[in-house]
Amino acid sequence: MNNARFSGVTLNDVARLVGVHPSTVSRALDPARSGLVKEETRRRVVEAAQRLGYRPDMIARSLQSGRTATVGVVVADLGNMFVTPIIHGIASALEVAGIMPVIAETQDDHVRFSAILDHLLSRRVDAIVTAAAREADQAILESAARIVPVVVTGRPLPGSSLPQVIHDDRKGGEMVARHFAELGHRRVCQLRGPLDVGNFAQRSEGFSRVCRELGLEEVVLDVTGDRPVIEEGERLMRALLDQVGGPDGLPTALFAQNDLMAAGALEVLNELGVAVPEHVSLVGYNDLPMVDLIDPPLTTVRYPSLEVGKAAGDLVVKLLEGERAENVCLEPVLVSRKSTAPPRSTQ
Amino acid sequence: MNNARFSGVTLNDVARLVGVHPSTVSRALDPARSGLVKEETRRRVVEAAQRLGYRPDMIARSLQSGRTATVGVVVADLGNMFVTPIIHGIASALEVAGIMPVIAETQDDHVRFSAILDHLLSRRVDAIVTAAAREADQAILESAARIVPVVVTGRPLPGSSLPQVIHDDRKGGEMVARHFAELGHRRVCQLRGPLDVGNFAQRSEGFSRVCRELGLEEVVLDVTGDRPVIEEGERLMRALLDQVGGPDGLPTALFAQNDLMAAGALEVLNELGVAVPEHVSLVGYNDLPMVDLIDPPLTTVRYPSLEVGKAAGDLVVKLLEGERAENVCLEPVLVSRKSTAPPRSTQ
DNA sequence: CTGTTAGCGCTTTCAA
DNA sequence: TTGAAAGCGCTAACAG
Repeated sequence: MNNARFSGVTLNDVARLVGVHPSTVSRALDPARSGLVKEETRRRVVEAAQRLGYRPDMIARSLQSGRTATVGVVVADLGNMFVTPIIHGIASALEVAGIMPVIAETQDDHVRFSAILDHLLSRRVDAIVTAAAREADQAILESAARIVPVVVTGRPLPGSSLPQVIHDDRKGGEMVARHFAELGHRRVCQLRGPLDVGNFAQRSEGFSRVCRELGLEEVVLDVTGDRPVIEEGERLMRALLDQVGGPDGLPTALFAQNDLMAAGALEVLNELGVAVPEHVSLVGYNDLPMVDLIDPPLTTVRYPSLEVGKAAGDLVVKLLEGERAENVCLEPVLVSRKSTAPPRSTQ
Repeated sequence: MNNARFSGVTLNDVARLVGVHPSTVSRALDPARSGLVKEETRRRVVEAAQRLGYRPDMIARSLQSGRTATVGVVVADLGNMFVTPIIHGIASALEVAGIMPVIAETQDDHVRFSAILDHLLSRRVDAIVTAAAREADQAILESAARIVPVVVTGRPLPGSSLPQVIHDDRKGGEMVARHFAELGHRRVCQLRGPLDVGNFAQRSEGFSRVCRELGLEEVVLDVTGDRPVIEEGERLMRALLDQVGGPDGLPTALFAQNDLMAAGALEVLNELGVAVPEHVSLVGYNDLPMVDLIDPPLTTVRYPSLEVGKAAGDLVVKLLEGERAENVCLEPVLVSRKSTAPPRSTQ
């Protein structure tokens, strides 16, 4: 009477047609239990179901079983090309288990994040994967984790004991600093992303540590990017130029903490006619598609997003099957292209 | 006894604590019906709910109401940078209505597509948005549409009467041909994507029609791309070089039907030392982020994916609210950059 | 091998 | 203003 269930064929309808009890139909149609049913009945049931166009109602099944075969996937910003492959990886790992991702976007807002977690739990997702965690979100994530498994991926959450599938950002930062040192650079600088996002904090740390170790002078730009996007790269680049008094005061090598910010920085440099890599070397992070085609082809650190996503998805599936969680940390790879070269003084 | 409902606070628990009947709690907590409840009871209920950490079970609610507040979003390939903004747009439009997208990937496989539709209907999504439609999928989509609203977006489905939110690919193709003609090109060629995907078929049509109209010679490459990706662009470019007997036989202008294929073509051309745009002009389609940074900055047609997605999401919401569907068709814009120039003969 | 019964958590009549 | 009862579609436990 209330809602119009359009395709409204239920177990009862099938049962009536075949002349058996609904639970017999339920058994006959469930591969795991169809053995309990006489072969002939099973056949008749299957046939009737087919004929009526019966489609199981997973909502009803979920209510009964407590499982929805859905996993909440929380990302900060779907527009960020870095998260797409993560989602892709998660989705493909979930798919083999018959699980579908339900997606939500925090927009990097803590309050929204909290509302999203609540909403997802309300929907009774079987687990949550988040690639949106910032430092401040740790508590709400851990509290959600008391209800369903929560897997942290993409952005590390250093202090937390939640299962994590990430990438060694610290080592990535170190590699960049070493790369600069090997090319002969002595005065370098980072264009940093928001430091309450684990990736950027760790890249910073790794980079700075190696600078100290190898005696490189790190010019510290006191502003950091609010969001890891092209525009922020431009803004930081301009800020740096201000701080050092123009192109000639620039360090000889710049580490933009992601490719988008590197692209922004590059635009500003192009605009001012500052040659890359002749005047300054520039390195990005992530190895987004097509950064090998920009001019100059960007030296960057490859972030294996797809693999990270897949591993996160696999981990969730395991967790749901009751197996133990084992954190995963994938290795960065420095991809050396044409945007880095020896410093201008030695040329 | 069966499943462990971890956060297991139900309406009953709240009711018991307050000392009222569950249906009273239900009413008190539903803003739409809380007027039916004495203010004081309402307050006590809300307080108790809060204290117990009550969270409504949307699954149970869905079973009862027939609505899940989810929409199935079907895409061909999450790895394709072109679909991401569409999903983004859809998600943000759905969000204001409290609806969450459930995502599935066809991998451009008709059988998978069919299985996905079935699965989504099983989950009782309130509607389906597809950005994955190929010609062959029309029938199954229309049959799904007899059960829930189905909106076609991203990839047009020309023959269908389903509501569509798309972009004028035909006009986009025409614009490219005109652009070539205006620059003085007389001999041109398309690197085409799969023609059973509406976008590519229509771009082809538009382009060829204008060529005929303006008397341009269109070299027809008989192979088309299987998928709109970089590698296929490379393959088609090589095939074309074969067909015309090397770089010197090349038309003076090439229309790769998307940016990724353009990037692939460009790689082959670079490899052979064929200068763009001096020897051949090259145009892509979509205006992906960063194509303005490649060398040379790519002339392309802007596809407003985000807006398309948003419009599709808005349309779904309207449909679910019982309003009428109005198709949407957004306009292409030619973005002229450095990869196109007058033909080599006239320089 | 199959039917019966109960119930997942909620909303929705209908009464009181 | 609140309570009682029924039921959304399915599965699980227990009989038979």
